[in-house]
Amino acid sequence: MHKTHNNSKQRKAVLEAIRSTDTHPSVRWIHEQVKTKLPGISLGTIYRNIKVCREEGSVVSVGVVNNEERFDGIVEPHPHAVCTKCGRIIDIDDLPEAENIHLSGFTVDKRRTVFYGTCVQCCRAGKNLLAQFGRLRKGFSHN
Amino acid sequence: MHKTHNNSKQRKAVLEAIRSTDTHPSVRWIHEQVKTKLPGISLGTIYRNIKVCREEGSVVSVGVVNNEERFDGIVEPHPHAVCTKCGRIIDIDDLPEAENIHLSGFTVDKRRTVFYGTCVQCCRAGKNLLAQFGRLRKGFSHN
DNA sequence: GTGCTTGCAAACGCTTTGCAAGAGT
DNA sequence: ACTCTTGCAAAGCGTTTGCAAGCAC
Repeated sequence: MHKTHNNSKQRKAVLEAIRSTDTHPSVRWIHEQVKTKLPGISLGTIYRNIKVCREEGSVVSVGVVNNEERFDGIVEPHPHAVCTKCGRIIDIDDLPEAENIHLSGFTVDKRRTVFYGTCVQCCRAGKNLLAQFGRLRKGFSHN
Repeated sequence: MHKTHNNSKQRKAVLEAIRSTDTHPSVRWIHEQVKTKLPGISLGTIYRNIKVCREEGSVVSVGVVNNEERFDGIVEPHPHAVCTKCGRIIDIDDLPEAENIHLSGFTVDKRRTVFYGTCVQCCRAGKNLLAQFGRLRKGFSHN
């Protein structure tokens, strides 16, 4: 049931790289970073290890910016600020209340709140059954 | 300066399709929907018209769910709920305060707030100059 | 005619995956 | 041995784009 993991040096390096920064890095950044320590590491290995880390809960995705998924080693949910010019993602730990904050110089254009969870239809349906089905690439049809 | 738009029937149909639903449709959905009225319309045209509509401000993106960008004809920012099982995106107009809401049956797992705007570095830099540069696909490097 | 728009198909870019070889226990 | 993991390369898939033809004014 519980998969035993080898905890290869590659996996450790990936997790370490993600935890070493607060820039919410992309796969490309992580790859470049890890390559300085393990020059031979391949992109596929980065992807696969990020996936494992996410399943383990040691890494979360903070969304897609400019076509690249961005990751965080701080897994506790917290607000972020995304610069629409350069793509920087900044942690916002002490959530300000006004719309027009200027947190450390960050000027807010718009604010988006997203709740993640389970909708009525999926709540009703058998959990495991629909869960698997719904996660299939082409399976779902958001109607 | 101000581009004159033809407002082709294709463009109208795309905008109409997006406005016809509250499901925050994907390109695929929009294409299928518009094809029932304009069977010959191509995917590229859907993409190009969505782009124009976004630049005009008549359509906004509400994010990427399961690899597909999702759009909204209601351009005023408002919170959304994303079902992690089936990918549904639901409008939340009356924002509840607690974490454990059960709005119309939607059970919240986690909540994410994202601010979009301009970071210090980009604020300092000349607006137009860096703005263009920063938006380039490969140009930026979120450090 | 001029400039915006379209359909088509090819290209792009990020991500995933099949496979045979390698590592860890 | 057995299982997990890796590097490589190819494939997948959503999205973008070059181009010649079409449309609207």
